[in-house]
Amino acid sequence: MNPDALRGHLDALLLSVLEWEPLHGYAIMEALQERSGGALTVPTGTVYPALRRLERIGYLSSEWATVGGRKRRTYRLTESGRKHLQGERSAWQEFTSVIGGVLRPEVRAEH
Amino acid sequence: MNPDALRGHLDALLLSVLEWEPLHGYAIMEALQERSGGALTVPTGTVYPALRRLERIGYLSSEWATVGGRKRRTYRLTESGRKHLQGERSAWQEFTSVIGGVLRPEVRAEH
DNA sequence: ACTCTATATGTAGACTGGCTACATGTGACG
DNA sequence: CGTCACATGTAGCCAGTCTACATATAGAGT
Repeated sequence: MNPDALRGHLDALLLSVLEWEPLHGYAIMEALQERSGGALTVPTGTVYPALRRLERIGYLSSEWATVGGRKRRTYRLTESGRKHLQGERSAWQEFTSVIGGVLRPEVRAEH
Repeated sequence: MNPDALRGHLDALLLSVLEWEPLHGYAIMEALQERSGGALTVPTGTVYPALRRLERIGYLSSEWATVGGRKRRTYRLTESGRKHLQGERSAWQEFTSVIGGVLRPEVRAEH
């Protein structure tokens, strides 16, 4: 998929993946891959900075854990993030409806 | 609407508006505004460079006309552009299906 | 006359967010 | 030992959109 198209929708994807369970960065990348049926491969250089940004804003909180000798930073959705996810979802609805409406091949009415 | 979200979809919008009739830049802006129900206000600094880019690629061709003392550069879809529009349309379908699939609030199965 | 609005096209430069490429380290398996 | 999967992170690039500006005509209103 055209990587450009992701612009402005990545935050929503990340928050959405974290809606039901806290996950660490690597697991988030896997979850995106899996939940998109393999269509979405978001590189580390995209995910990690984005997670930090979302934490800075206050939509996520994180804590370190060590599992099997490996360090993980696990992110969880804050209340503020949960609210924002709702907003992102309705923004997505509006976005697809607007663009889709313009894009839809219109059958010209006879006149 | 978040202007960032337009990224990577503007070409499709422009080609789509030109599908059935050639239009000049200003009319294209109006058409986008109207066909989106007022949600889309694409500024001149976005539209004009984009049209030139699409012409350079070969998806559009243009010619000058003078109507009522005003000069217009009218753009029309080329065959190549028409084909590309098909591709953009299916790309849009896939895009919305992939992102929408990840974004959709999933009701967790009991287990 | 003058002003304002709509019509019409265009460019320079800033901004920004996702991507490429790289750096670093552990554990497991052969 | 080498290689792969796991795991996190940053510097700098890049392309496309936006802001702000420049220019010009026509028509309506005062």
